[in-house]
Amino acid sequence: MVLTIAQNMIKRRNQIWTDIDDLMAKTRTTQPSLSPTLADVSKQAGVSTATVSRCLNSPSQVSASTRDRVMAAVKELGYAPNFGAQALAAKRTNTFGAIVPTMENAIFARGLQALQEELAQHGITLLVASSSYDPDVEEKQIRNLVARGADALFLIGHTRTAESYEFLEKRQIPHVVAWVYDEAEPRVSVGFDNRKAMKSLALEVLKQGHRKLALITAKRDRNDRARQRYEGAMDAVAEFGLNALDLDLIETTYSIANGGDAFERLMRAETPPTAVMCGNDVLAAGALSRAHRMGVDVPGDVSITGFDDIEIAEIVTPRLTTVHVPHRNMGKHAATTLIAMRNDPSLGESVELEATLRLRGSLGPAPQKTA
Amino acid sequence: MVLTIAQNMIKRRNQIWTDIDDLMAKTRTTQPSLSPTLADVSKQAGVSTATVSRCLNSPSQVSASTRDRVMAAVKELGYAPNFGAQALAAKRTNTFGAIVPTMENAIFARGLQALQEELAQHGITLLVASSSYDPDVEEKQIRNLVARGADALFLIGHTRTAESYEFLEKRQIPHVVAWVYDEAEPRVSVGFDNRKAMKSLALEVLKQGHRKLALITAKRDRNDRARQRYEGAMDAVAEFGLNALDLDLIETTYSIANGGDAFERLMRAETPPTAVMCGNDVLAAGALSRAHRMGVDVPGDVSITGFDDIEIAEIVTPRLTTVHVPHRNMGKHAATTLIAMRNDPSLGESVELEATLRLRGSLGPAPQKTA
DNA sequence: GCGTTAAATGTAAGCGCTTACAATTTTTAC
DNA sequence: GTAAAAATTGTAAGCGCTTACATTTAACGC
Repeated sequence: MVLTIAQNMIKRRNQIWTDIDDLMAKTRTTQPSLSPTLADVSKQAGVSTATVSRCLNSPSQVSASTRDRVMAAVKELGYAPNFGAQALAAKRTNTFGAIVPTMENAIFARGLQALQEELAQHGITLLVASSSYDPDVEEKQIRNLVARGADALFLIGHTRTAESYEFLEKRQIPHVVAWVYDEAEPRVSVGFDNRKAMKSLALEVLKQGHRKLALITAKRDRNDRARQRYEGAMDAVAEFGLNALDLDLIETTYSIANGGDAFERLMRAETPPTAVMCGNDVLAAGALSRAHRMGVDVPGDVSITGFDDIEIAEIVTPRLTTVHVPHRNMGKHAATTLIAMRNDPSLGESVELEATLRLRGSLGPAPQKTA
Repeated sequence: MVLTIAQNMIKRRNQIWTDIDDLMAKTRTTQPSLSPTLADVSKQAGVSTATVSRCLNSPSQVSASTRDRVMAAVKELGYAPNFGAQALAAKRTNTFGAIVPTMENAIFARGLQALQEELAQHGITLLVASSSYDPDVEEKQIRNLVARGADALFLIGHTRTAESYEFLEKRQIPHVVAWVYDEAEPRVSVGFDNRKAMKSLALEVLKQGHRKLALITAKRDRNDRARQRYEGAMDAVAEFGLNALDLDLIETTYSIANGGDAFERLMRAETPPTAVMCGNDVLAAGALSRAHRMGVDVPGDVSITGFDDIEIAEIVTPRLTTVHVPHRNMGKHAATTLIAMRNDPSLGESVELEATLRLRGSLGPAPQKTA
């Protein structure tokens, strides 16, 4: 009995509040609210907030007449749902995240583009962040994207902090690792065999008669692609019966200028290499441009190779011999894999794609010894 | 009297719920929650959620001892605040948004980088989206970023849909427009005078004796930078007493390939130009590379100029004569302006920065007529 | 007409956080 | 010692949305 009274009181209390709300709403109506909410729309359309929500998310559940009324109100008020509130209430965001080492050059641009296009087809928004090749920054970005509601993540390479992996595990965030494929790694990846690709490129160089090689690579400790590419080059060198001493090595950060500097250092050595292989096209473009400035002929005096086959490779002179990596394919496969994993985490499966050689003008036969 | 009973009932009801919550919490504790919440942390540390929140947001208000306890709990549970909830409750996000026409090439990369670095100094995160040079896409992206809580926006150029502007106005979103500066426009902008810059470049070309010019430009209807650059070229042409017929015009989309195609078309004409000016460096790089492939000498047979001075301009052969735009400066100024505007919308003020000529190898004297 | 089922709508709890306000504890001044 | 002021904590009301559940309305079969 008392309970009933109490319940009535609760109802009454709500009633009072509603009245006050109405009053305030009327006051407010004079100047429409800056960010209209569902409640504003529902008032305008004369329905409940639930109906408005349904109109927007599953229109089929709403009768045509009310739907029209609601949509009109939405348009008139310029309503746009608040993403945070939506995520909070629905516990899903239809947002994936991607973290790439850099956005300053085009290395990952095409892959991201393809990823994004594919996700967009499924109504998923992609949030992109960059780590500057720094695992600690990447860890922060991972947390950031997850806090922002990323349902799944697209990452580059296997090398990251233990904390990053712990976090992903703990939160059970579906993720794929792209740009690498390594059977030994249990993690789901969509990529290619960097080692194998670099090996076949190096073999090609060796076949041209080069015996004194150099490799300009990125810092290998934080970058497994660079590591694997280095190993691939070593594999080829070994296969030709040469040893590590026949391969000069410079570690630097990816950039045009650094590629140029490293190249110049190599060429000023006592016995300069006849072929300079670069860890990616950006370094190679830098090397090539420096060669011009130094008056060194490519490929007459020295051959230069790159890796990635980004646009730049085709516009430099001579065009760059490089390894074409399946940018768009990786993005696309990653998208489908991530979508599958979001729906059922066990569905993730690694795919190996092919990287193929692109033999172009920057690689030529080794010059005759004229010592 | 009844009121009192009712109130008691309400209290009691809440009490019961709390008990149930406790029970469930205890059950849950066996396997730590996937995404720990403030409540989890507060339980662990034996304080209220308010205290935890204060620990994280204004540590000075909390005694050192409890702070340590709370921080320990945070670490142990791997707590990370839910961004959406935070934004919802605090009504601010410390997030700005940027929408650029493209991320496929480096045109906006350095500007964004500078913007981001500057914002980071102030604890602000930057969300970046791209519009593919499509105003409708841009409008969607604007709404999207605002829904995600962007407190302020960084945009490129003045040309966008009326709806976009209405939306920005209605929501009173602070925003700056970069890459352009035009006194006539009331909107806050941080950029340079595209028209003036292109005019001075064109004058330089004309001074070299070129009288038959061509311009490869982006679609001008949706791109005010392209429009202004075109007008700048026309200004110069007029100043030399020439007319529009002396300036071949091709409109295309920014890309290496398109630049090449347009160039080829121009050169195959009956009276090909002796200088091809390009709306940006990407088009110019494409033109240059196509020139090589066609066996056309640059600058012997034809001069080529670009605009933007992105990295690519320095590594092609010959190096590209172009207009250096103040990428990093625009990003930096935009950041400070946006921050100021967030705090007080009236504080926004346009700044004009200088774009400067970079005369390099791709521009040479007009070839002697040998007709 | 009526009971039954299906379709449409409303009610209200709760997502994870911040913050005004209230309550408590500690410090300070005398 | 005590009262007053200051520092520290707790309480609880929302922020704008979704959705289970309850309620109302429409459609159907006979």
